[in-house]
Amino acid sequence: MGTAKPLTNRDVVRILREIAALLEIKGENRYRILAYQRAADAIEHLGRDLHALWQEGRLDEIPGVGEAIAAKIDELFRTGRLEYLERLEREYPRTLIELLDVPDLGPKRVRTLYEQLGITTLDELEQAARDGKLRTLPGFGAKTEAKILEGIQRLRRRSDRTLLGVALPRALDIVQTLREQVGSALVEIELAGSLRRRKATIGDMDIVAAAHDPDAVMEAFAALPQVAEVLWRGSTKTRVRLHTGDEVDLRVVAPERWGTALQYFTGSQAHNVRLREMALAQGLSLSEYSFKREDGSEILCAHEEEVYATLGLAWVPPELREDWGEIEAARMGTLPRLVTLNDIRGDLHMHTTASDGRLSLREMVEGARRRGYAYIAITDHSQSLGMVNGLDVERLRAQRAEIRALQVEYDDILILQGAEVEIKADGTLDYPDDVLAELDIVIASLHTALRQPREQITQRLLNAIRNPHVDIIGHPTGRLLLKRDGADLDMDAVLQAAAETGTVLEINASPERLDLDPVYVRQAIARGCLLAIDTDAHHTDDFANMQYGVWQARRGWAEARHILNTRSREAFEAWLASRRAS
DNA sequence: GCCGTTTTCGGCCCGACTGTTTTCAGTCG
Repeated sequence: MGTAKPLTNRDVVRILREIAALLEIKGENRYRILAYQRAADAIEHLGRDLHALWQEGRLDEIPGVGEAIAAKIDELFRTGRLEYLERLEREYPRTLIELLDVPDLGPKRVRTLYEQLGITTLDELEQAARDGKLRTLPGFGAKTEAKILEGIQRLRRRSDRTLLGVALPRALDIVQTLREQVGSALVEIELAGSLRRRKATIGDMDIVAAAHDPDAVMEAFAALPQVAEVLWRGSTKTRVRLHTGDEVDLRVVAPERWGTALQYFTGSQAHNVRLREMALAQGLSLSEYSFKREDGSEILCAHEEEVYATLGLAWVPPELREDWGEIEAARMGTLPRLVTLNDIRGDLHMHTTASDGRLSLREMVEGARRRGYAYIAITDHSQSLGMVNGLDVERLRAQRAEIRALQVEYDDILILQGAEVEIKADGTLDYPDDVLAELDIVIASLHTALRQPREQITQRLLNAIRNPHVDIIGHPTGRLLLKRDGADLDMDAVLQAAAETGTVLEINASPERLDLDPVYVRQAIARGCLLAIDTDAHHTDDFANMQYGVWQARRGWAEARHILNTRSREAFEAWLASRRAS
C-alpha cells in the first residue's frame, strides 16, 4: 500500500487510453480495444471521484467497466502500478503512442515503423523520413513520406483544439458566405459535429448541407476566400484548411437524406455507435444515407426526428448526444426540458471600472436593461487582488452609495451590490464577515494558489461554501480552457457541501472558462445543488456570452428550475431574503 | 473485454477517401 496520493479519474482515464493505444499497435482484437476506450469514456463522464467509488466497492456500477477492467483499476489504486500495462510497454514502448497523433499514421503503420526501422519517437520518425527510409516500407510510398513529414511539423506547431467561442463565429461565417455564393441551390446547411453539440472546445469543424447539385456546392466551398488549401476533394466530401489554420469538412447529400446525414455528422461517435447497434437489433443498418433493410430496400429520413422515431426514440437535443444516458432517456420519454437562453432573467457576476471592468457602473446597468434583465449584481474584485484594482472596504462602501443612487433612477431592474471576494491562499475570505454581511450578494472565487495540494485547496473552497455570507462560488475549479487545468479539487466533497448549505455553484459563461464543466453540472443537479449561469462580464459586449453558459448547462442536462437566474424578480428576491434570514 | 426487450456465448457501426495497389489496406470521423 503506497502512501502516494490516490490516482485521479483523469490518471485512470489516461492509463486506460494508453492500454487501448498500445493494444491497437499490437494489433489486438478491436473489440477488446473498444472496451478499454468505452471504459475510459465512462470514467471521464462519471462526475464522481473514482477512488471514492472504488472504496465503496461500487466499480461494477460503471457501465463499460467489467470484471477485468475493474480488477485493473483495483490494482492501480492498491499499488499505484499496473502489471498488465508494464508488460505491454515492454513489448511496445509507450512513446509510440505520440506517433498516432501524426496525421495519416495509424496503429498499423506505427507498428511497421517500429518493427522494421526501430522508430519509437517523433524525432526518430522525422529523421527517417528526411533520410527517405519510409518510402521503402510496405504500404508506404514517397507521397506518404512527404505527408508524414508535413504532419510532424504541423503537429509541433499547432494546438489541436479551438475554443467554441473562437470556432463558432468562424464556422458561421463560412456558412453565411456559402449561402450567399450558392443561393437557392442550397436546400439546407447546418453546422454539425462538436460545434453543433456546443462542446467547449472544438477539433475540426463539420458542416453538412443538402443540395440537388452537390458539385456546385463543393465547387463554391473550395473556392471560398477563407480557404487556404484544399486537403481533399471527393464527390460528397471536401476537406479544406482555412487561413486561420482550422480544418473544415463539408458533406453534401440529397435533400431527401438530410435527416440521416445531419444526425450522423452531428455525432458524437459514441452516440452514433449506440444508434447503429439499436438499428441492427431491429434488422436495420443505419448510415448517413438511410436505414437499409436486410433485403436492401431503404427508409429515407428527410428530417432528424424521423431517424430517432424509427428507432423508437424521442429527438435528442444535440448538446446531449454523448452516450451519457440520453439514449435510455429518449427511449423512456424522460429527456430533460433543457434550459434556454430565453429563460435567463438576470446576470449575477460582472465587473466595472471600479476594478478591472472596462465600462462604468452606469454603462453596465444600461447594457443589462437593453438585454431586458430583471436583475443584476455588480461584483467587482476584492482588495487583495491588487493586480485588478480590487476594492478596499472604503471604496466598496462608496460604490454602494453609487449603486443605490442609480437604483432610484431605474425601477425596471434590480441592481444588487455584490463582490467577487477572493478566497485567499490561507483559506480566509478577503473581507471580514461584517463587511460581507453589508453586501446584497456575495460571490467567492479562487484566483490564486490554484496549484495547492488537493486536501488544502478543497478545504479552502469548503470554508467559502460553508461561510453563511457566501451565496455563490464563482468559476469553481478556476480552469482556463486549453491553457490551465482547474484546481485539483475533491469535487464529491465540494458538490455535497454546496447541496447541504444551498450555496450556488456558478457556470461561468466566459468561453475561456465554461466552469463548472457539464460533467459536474449534471452531478451537481443529481445532488440537489442550485446553479447560476453568469457572464463575468467586463464589458456589455460580454453579456452575449450568456449563450455559451446556457449551452454548457444544457450539456449538463440542466433545466430552468436548476438555474437560479431563470427565476422571476419576485422569486429571486424571495430566494435572497431566505439567504439573509438563515 | 463487455454485455443481454431475440443471446451468459456470440455478437459487438458504417462509409469516404488516398495511396499504393493490380483488387485493397489504412486512416479518419
